[in-house]
Order: sequence, then structure tokens, then C-alpha cells
Amino acid sequence: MPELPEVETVRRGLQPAMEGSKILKAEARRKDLRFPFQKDFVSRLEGQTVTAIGRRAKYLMADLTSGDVLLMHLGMSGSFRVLEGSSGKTPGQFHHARSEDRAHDHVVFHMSSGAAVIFNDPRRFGYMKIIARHALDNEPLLKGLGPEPLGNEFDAAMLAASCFNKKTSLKAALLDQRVVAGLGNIYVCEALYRARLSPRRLAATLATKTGQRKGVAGAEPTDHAKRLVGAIHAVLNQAIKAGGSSLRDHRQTSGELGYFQHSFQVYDREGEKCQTADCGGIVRRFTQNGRSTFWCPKCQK
DNA sequence: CCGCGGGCCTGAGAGC
DNA sequence: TGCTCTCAGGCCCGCG
Repeated sequence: MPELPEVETVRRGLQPAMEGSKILKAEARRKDLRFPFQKDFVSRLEGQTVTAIGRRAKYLMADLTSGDVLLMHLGMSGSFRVLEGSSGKTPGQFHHARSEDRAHDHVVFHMSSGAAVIFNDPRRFGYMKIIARHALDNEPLLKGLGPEPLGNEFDAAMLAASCFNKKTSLKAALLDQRVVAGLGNIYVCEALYRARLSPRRLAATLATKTGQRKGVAGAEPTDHAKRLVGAIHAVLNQAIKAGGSSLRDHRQTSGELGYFQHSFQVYDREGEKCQTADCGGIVRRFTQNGRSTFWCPKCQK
């Protein structure tokens, strides 16, 4: 499911229930998700206060008073829901995509705020791992992640620099978390459409080589790179504002749907008319590196 | 080192 | 109704 806007939506939903609150009890209801739980998973959580809920790329990170960080990934189908203790809402008002199905509630945190925070993940591609904060820099799961697409360091120059020696397509480069961390299949398709760039274009065409400087080849961003960065910013910000996109599994922690899927211009719109004024093209789909790409062949060059 | 394809899981939807 | 097949928002790993 979740790309950066969905994970950010979840982060904002977890904050009021978890920040400043103590984990009174933690339940891991099976021995593994994508990976086995650490043996001391529960004991390192219980009794700890959560000081902050952060996000890095598609990872959620809960800072604990012990100096540990709880790293959480939603995989393809993971979601959280928050049950407020005494707010009057009944559990029936909160649900995942398959509301009758509690079989995939794999992790539960009982917070001193009175909230229960429940992680549900039918496909179990998600996972949780506790890492000492001082060891975060060496964590293999985080090592090699590229810049945050909404952070200050991500700009056209940086994108061009990391693409200019790539041999792959623009689509594949943007999905590569080492190039920019947080985009997935939907938002890559949407950003390329908004930037009017072909997913088939070589990633290296975002840069003009500027010769050698101290033996290191330089790269100047093209106008295409600038346009693309603008499109990435715009689509992510709009999607966050909409609470993410709900296709199958994504829900806000309140159980509400995100609604950015109504603003898709190409994703899952094969056969529809291109929305660009006067284009007249038809949205097409093809498979690229094993994933569906949606695009308008007429206006994306 | 890089890029690609397979595999991990379950469930929904299409077609027969 | 029920079977089979394809596909799904991610990412690790092994191969060439």
C-alpha cells in the first residue's frame, strides 16, 4: 500500500495516541511478520514512554525513553488503527479494509493515554524492529536511503547528480529508494505525468555532463529535472493533504479513507482520456521492471 | 558496483 | 457457486 503520503498520514494519526504516552502493554500475536520479531521485542517496549513519532522515507520511527527506536514498516498491506479508550466510539466504528476480519491484527500497543494502537497486515510484508538510537546510522534497513523528497537537500541538482550515470529508465530510478526515498509506483507515475516526462526516458537525461572537476564528473540539472522535482513536491503535498490514497488497504488511523485516489490523473486509469487540455491522448499501461506503469504516450516525452 | 527478476504473503476481481 | 488465474501501494536477495 503505502507510499510516503500514506505513511505520513499514519504518523500524524499515531501522534496524539502515542506521543508522551507510555506503552503499558505490548502484544505480538505471532512470532513473525516479514521477519521474526526480536526475542526481547515486548520487553524492550513495555514501560517505555514514546517521546516522538517520526518518519524516514516509508518507515515510522517511535522514539522511546530507553534510548531505543521502534522502526515500523507497513509493507504493502499494513495499517494502524487507534481505538480511543473512553471517547465513546465503539470498535465497530473503526475498521480496516476488510472490516470483519480481525485475524490480521498482529501487534497491539496499549497506551497510558487509554488508546489501543493496533497494527493489521494481511500480507505480512510489513515489519517492526527495535534499534538502539546510537546504532541507527549502521542499520542496514536505513543505510543507503536517499534524500527525503520533501526535504531541503532534495532538489534538481541533487536528482541530476544521482541520475546522470544511471543506465536505467526514469521510472526505475525514481522507484529506487537510494535516489529518492519515499516514492512508490503510484506517485512516480503521477509525478512523471505532471512533469510531462516519459517513464521510458533514460534517467541520465536529467543531467548535462559538465566535464571533470578534481577527477569527479559533474552534472548540471536540465529543465526536465527541475520540472520533475516540482511535480514530485506538488503531488506529494497534495496527497498528504488528502490523507493519502485508499485503493485497498490504506486507512487513516481513525478508519477513514484517504481520498487522493480521486485525484489520480493516470494511475489505474488505463483507457481513459488524458486530462491535459487539448492533448487528446489515451492513458496507457505497460509493465516496466515488473510493475505497471500508467502514462500518456502523447504528452509525456 | 549495478540492474533485473524472483519471491515473500493474502485477498479481490475477472473469466470460465 | 466455485474454481483458476492475474494482479496489487514494497523491498530483500541472489544472479549475471
